[in-house]
Amino acid sequence: MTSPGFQAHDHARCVSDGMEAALSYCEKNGLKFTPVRQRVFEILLSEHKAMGAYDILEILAKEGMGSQPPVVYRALDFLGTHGFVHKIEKLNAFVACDHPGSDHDPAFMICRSCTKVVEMDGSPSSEISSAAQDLGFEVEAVVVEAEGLCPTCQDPS
Amino acid sequence: MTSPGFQAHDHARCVSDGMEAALSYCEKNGLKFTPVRQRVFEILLSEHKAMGAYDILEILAKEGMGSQPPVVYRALDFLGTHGFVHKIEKLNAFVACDHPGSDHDPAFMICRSCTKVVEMDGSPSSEISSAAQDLGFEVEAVVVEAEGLCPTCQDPS
DNA sequence: ATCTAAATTGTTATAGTATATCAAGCCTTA
DNA sequence: TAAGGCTTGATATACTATAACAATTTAGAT
Repeated sequence: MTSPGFQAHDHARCVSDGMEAALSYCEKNGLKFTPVRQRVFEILLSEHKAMGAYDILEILAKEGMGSQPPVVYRALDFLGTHGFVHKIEKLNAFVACDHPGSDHDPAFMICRSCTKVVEMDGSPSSEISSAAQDLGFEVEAVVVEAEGLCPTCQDPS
Repeated sequence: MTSPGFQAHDHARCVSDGMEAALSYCEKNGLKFTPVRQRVFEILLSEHKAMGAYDILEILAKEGMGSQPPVVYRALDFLGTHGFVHKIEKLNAFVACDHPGSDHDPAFMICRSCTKVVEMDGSPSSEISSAAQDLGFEVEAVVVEAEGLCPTCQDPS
C-alpha cells in the first residue's frame, strides 16, 4: 500500500482498508477490538488529519459512547500500543496509521494550514543513529515531525 | 564549541559561556535581556536536562521573581524565539541551547532514565527533505527527538 | 453451567500544561 | 514631556492527561 501523500484519492478505501487491516490484526492476535476502540479508530481514519483527544471525545459523547476523558485516552492508548494510531507530539493530537502492528518509528509531514498529516515510510535518518552511536547513546524511539505547507496550501489559487 | 555529549565536563563553563553568548547576542541585536529572562535562561543552563515550565516557575517564585505562569511562558517564548532555548515536544519541557540566534532545526537525544538531553548538530535528515520534495511539501521546521538510554544509564555499574 | 480471574468500561476527581485578557509600569525617542 | 511600544503583573480560564476505584463484561477453568 502506497501512501497517497497530499493528493486527492479514493478516501473511502483508506477507511475500509484501514478498518479491515485492524480487524484482522486483532483477530489474529486475540485483541479485543471493542466498539469504542473501533469507533475512535474510525473517527481518526475518516480524515488524514490529527485530532485532539477532546475533539474525538466530543464525537463519542454525541453518539452516547462515553463522555469522560479516560474513555478516549484508554482507546487511544490501546490503538497506539498496537500501532493503529500515532501521536503527533508537536500538536498533542493523534492520527490513524494503516500499518497495524508494525513497530515502526514513524515520521510525519504536517501542513500547518490545512492540518493534514502524511506519514512517511522508512526509518528516519541514519544520521541520527550514527550521531547516537558516536556518543554511545542507545536509541529506543524517535520522533520526527516536519511542519510546513502541503502543495495545495502553497498555492493561493 | 563542541558539545560534551553525555560525558563529564566543566559545567561551570557551559553556564558562563552560554550566558555570555546570549548577553552579547542581545546587545548586538537590541534585545532586552531582562532579569526574568536571564534568570530563566540561567536555570535552564544549570543542567543539561529538560525542565517543565512549572518547575522553572517554582524556582522563580521562591526568588520573588513572579509567581504566575505567564511570567515563565513569556520568558520561554522570548528565549525560544531567539534560539536560546528549545522545547522538547515529547516531554513538554525546555532545554537551554548554546548557539544563540542561529536558526537551526535542532535534534535531540533524551535519556529516559536520567533525563539528560544532548543536542545534536547538523541539520537532521536529508531523507526527510527528499521525501518532502517528492510530495511537494515545503518544510519549515522539523522536530527530531530520539529517546533512549545514555551511556551511563546503560551501565548498571 | 457456574465460578473465577482478568480485562474493559463507567465515573469522579484532580494533576499538569498553556494562553487570553486587561491593567499597570518602564523605557525610548521624538 | 508626551506618545508609543514593549514588558510585567494579575486574574481567569482553556486545554491536555491521568489517578483511583467501582461496576460490568468476557473468557477460560472446573
